[in-house]
Amino acid sequence: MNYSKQVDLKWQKKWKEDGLYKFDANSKKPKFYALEMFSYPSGAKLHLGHWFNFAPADSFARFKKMQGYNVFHPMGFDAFGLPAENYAIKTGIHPEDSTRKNIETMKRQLEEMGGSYDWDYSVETCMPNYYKWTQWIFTKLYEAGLAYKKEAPVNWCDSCKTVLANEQVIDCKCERCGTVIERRKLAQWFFKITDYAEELLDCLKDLDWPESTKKVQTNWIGKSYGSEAKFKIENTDLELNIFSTRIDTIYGVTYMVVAPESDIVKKITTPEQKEKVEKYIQNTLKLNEIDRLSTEREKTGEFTGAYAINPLTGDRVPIWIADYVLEDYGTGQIMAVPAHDERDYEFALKYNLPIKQVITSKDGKEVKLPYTEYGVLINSGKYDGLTPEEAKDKITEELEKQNVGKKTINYRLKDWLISRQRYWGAPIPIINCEKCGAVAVPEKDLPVLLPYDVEFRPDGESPLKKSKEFMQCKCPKCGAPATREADTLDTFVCSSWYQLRYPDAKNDKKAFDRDVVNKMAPADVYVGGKEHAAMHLIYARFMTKALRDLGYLDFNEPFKRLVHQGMILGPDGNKMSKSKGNTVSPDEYIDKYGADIFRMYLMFGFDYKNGGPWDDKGIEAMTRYFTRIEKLIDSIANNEISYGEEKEPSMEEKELLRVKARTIKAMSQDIEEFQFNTAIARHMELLNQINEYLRSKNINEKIFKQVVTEYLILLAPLAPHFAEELWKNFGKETSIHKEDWPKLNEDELNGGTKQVPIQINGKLKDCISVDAEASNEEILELIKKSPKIVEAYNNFEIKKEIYVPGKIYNLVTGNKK
RNA sequence: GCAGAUGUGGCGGAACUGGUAGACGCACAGGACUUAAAAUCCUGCGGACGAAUAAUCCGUGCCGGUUCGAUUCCGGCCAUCUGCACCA
Repeated sequence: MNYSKQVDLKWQKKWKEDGLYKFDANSKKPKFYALEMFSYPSGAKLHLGHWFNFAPADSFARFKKMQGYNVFHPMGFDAFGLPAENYAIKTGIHPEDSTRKNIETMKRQLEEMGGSYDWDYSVETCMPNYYKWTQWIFTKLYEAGLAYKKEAPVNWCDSCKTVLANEQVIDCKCERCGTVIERRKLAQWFFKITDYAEELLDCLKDLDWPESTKKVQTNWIGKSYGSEAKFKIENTDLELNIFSTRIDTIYGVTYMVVAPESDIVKKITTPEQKEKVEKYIQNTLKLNEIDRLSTEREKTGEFTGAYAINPLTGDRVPIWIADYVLEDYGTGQIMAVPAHDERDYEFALKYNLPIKQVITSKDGKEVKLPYTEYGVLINSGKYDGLTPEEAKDKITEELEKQNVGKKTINYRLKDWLISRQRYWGAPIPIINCEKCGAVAVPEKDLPVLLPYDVEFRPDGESPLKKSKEFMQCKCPKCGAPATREADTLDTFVCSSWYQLRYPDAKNDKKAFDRDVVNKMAPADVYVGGKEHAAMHLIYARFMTKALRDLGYLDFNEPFKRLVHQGMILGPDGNKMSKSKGNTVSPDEYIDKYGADIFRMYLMFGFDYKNGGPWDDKGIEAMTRYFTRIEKLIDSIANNEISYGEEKEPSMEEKELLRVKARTIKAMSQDIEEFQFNTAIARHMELLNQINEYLRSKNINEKIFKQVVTEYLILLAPLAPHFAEELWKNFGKETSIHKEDWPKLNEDELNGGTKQVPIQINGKLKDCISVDAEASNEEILELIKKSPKIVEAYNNFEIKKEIYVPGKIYNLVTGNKK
């Protein structure tokens, strides 16, 4: 075989010289923005997962280009983040140095893959020319009230004296030293994503995204309808404001629960209970994470000594604190109805609290408590006999009338915590002034550069705090000495807007030009792993909407269509990981076989959307396929085929053209759907048909060469270097990648022969081959002549006859005659 | 616990809105070429009973239903994987 990595290199060089993949922003063709989730340069090299994501997606982009679109296909690097910092702590190599180096390597590898990227439109999020604009976006959100600061718990490892990211906490323990982590409260920055909860939910229905991913986002946002109700606290002018989705059970309230962290606890606790309550709160804060993670754990709580008054019944019920009530969901306060809630029931049993049933089954039968179904109300005064659905409305109306409650909607979605007590990230562009408070760094002073020379090893403080030079500054408002914010931004902030930067990646005056981004974005297709279903994809959607509302964009969603590739597992069926020792490196395969055989094998051997365990047996098969193609082209180039005289297309030619047309149709559909395995299968079938045709006596040169031409073009997006090489050998002088995708000829599709299956009682009995142009009547006539059918007609009563014209025939027989 | 996904030959995997189950390929077996091997080409290849390239039956995780016809639709299970996990 002649194809090898050398062929790849030759064409990569030529394409670069010719600027084949330069994007023409002024093209008149319709735009197509093909985007892949950019990679994180943590490891030194592209791994198999990158290849599986990028190579087929690149083939898709090439396919779109051949279909006549002006394809915009950029690539960049999500370069800030924890792994580089951890690597630095371990090895002493500065994150900036290792990241730079990794990016260079990965860029080279992406070129070796044959990626059709235009590197003039690349972004690297750790570069000042990028993070300047990440910071600028932060300041805009801050000015608009969408960024704010509040106290929030962080994961604290008391042994390492450092704050840990969630990824560094494994089983509630520090990843490095195994110490059980604690929760500590720090003032931290948030984005007000909850303002967009409703829109984020509502727009999902219009997106061409996998339903499962939409579902993940729907659950993540977690909208629920319910009511709030105020319970006065006895002997004070305070009240509890509870949220419930089952306000219909308000007559069954026997106690109240408040989240232990709530501020109100201190105000209501009676002196006799104070000691116990405080101890409980201490314990909660300490063991919070481990204990709360487990739903199995027995519920605990403590009585505050205070009582609340049920606004409808006037009942006096005790107020407890318990960690099964979460501070940040709903109002952090609940009315407990043990008869109709499993958690309340368990708690009531443990602490001997009364249980009052207010719902029973519709058929009046006794029910087992806790009864959480929708039956009918009892023991509820004038609401007895109503269904919970009716009672919810009526009771909420009553609460509203008395001004002690209302209908509300609650979301599980929490505001996005963006502060990180880390070095390797974009500094939060805030200056803290004693007089003016938190002041955003003005645009003219951006970027706030991340200092290179900083001690980033963990010792309990944000690394930037240790740089006096960095910290000391003047307040932009009043000029007084002030200090900088020492935290950096969550890397998800950097990756929430990169797709907007690509089209205008070199702009040093703005994050992006409004007209340019409105023309190019949103991305028409976005390809990446489904592990980003909740976080990244929701953050990017939020950012698009926020920037739209600030007047910088005219569209609502960043990614029109979303495709998730599957995951390639280790040969043992487990997720690849260095610790398991089951990783597979693509490099040796590329060196041995060349990029195209590897690309084609990845696409052919796995279902793109599912992935599967790695197995390289099929690579040899792909090599065989390449050899067969080369042989065909060589035999033409060497004039080894003797052609017959020109005449009307024979049956063989019609059949060849039909298979070719079917291949065009199927491959177009399959690549559009990212079903590369079947697209390649169809391509192989066409070669089988071409070889079959070559065995016939009279080869029609014109038809044959036309079919081979189209056959090669169909290969071009899938195996770009190989197809280019064959194209040259086939005698063509311009690049195959400038060719148009073959057009489907319906007449050809309907030529040749087709099979019509014949069934009796739904079971296949015969199959006849008919001229594809035959009329339905003619086909039916042929069917009726089939021996099986004749036999059935002679021997059985005929109950029914089903004929789907040109597709299938089914005869339903009755008794024997 | 809740939600979602998946389950088809020895293997990877096909099958459009219900219409020839197993495309394409791997592995395997037989044959051709060769002194021989490799490579290549041809043929076969779900299972059962057959000498059979005859006929029949069974077969898409399991049980049942709808239909002339079900991998596909419906109901109920089982298994595996992935999210979320006390969300009031």
